[in-house]
Amino acid sequence: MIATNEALKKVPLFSNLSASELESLSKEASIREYEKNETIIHKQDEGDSFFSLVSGRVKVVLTDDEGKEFIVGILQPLEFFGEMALLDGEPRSASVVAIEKTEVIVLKREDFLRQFTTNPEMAKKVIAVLGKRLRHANEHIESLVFLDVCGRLARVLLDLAAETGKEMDDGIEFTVSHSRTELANLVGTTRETLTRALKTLETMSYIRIRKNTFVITNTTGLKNRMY
Amino acid sequence: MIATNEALKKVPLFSNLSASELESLSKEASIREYEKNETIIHKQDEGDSFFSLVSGRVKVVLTDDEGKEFIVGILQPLEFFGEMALLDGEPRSASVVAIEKTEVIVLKREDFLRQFTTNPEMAKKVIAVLGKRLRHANEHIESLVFLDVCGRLARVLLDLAAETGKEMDDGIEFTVSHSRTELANLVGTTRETLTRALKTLETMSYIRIRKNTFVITNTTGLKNRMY
DNA sequence: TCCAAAAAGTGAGTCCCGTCACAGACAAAA
DNA sequence: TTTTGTCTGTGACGGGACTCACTTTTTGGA
Repeated sequence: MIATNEALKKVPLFSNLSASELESLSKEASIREYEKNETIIHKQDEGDSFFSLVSGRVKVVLTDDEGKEFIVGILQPLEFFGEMALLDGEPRSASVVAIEKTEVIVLKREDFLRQFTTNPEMAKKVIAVLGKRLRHANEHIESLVFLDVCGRLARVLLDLAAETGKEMDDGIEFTVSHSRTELANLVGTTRETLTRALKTLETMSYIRIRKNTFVITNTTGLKNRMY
Repeated sequence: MIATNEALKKVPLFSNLSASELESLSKEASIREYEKNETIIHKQDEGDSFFSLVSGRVKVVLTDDEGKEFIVGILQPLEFFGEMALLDGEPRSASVVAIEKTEVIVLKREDFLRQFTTNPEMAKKVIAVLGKRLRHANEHIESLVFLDVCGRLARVLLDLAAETGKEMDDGIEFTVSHSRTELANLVGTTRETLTRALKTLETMSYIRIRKNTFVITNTTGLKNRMY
């Protein structure tokens, strides 16, 4: 486990803070660890904490009362979450769950908001991130309203490829670090239907699959499948 | 058509600006009028303007290439839009269309951003609004993933009732100022399916409909229909 | 008041996809 | 190796909702 001030220093959101501000902030901050599948934020919780991801990965999920889930985002180290409920006082609108062993810095509501008022630059960064998430949410809505499962899957695969894919001689190759069930939750369908959609895309020679290694062999084909 | 400075003065977003700031801002601002069904912002436009609604109403819509549309929000006077593309430089992620004769104040990118940097309070307000919209977007995603048409319709009706409904002796009464097609676009379905869903809810005695006057006679029933 | 055009309701047919049930495949533990 | 449990693939089935075609109602202009 690393020191809070070391961890805070690396977070882009806080890069405009002075050394002394960082120092005082780190005194209030604590670091928590979560195991894989442990829930960090429950939907409906009162929001009194701000989180910044140090190591590991988390998923932001919407769930219904029968345990079905939809993954709206996956966050990497240095990204933050939990800010929304702090800013408007409403209860959490989504849950956050660790998808691997994860360390987070936790700030109390007041400590976070204090920095926030004295640092206009920080406000701008928060706005930029919220804007990006809102855009992303709109894309999700678009997918769900206008596309069938294959189309949504195509979009998810292209996203994954854009993030971690490597250009090979026969296409863009990337490794999917999700189970099929999780991939289904990312697309917004069931595991069974996802399996079939993958096969459909493979039959059409848009992608090639071996275990968790995917190759997009026909990018334009996949993109057209989105509309 | 009213004067820009008068119009600006009323906008909550700008209430922290000094008189002189408002004055200089109003010199750069202009007022535009749009007829019903006129498009104010096209998705994919480059964003170089900020809009504040003076009179009328607009809808924020996602559209596919065949003209199908989904309404993600309806804005009233004093609310603003067009800020996202200004803040992160990405193209517009949704279109905005007047649903009645509408007047808007238009600010140029730089004029808006300038106020923005000198007024930390304004940043906070923008963040609050973005947060609210993100919450709303998450609720939309939830609806689309977990609910059937009747459930989504129930949610939309409850929202409309909460906004404009009046308590009557036999339930909450409200007037729907949308065509059935628009209501369908609000729910995320087709006009035909919407008709049937309305009839279903009416048969179950959750609502009563006469033309565009709806009465929710069984609120808890409707709410349960959402899950 | 009448008529044309738009909006709304209805019926039939189709298909996507969710559900259920089960069979392999794979990994970790005994 | 065997065992056990989890993950994944496959088949069959049913239902919700979209599409298309048509009728009925409403609207608003002449």
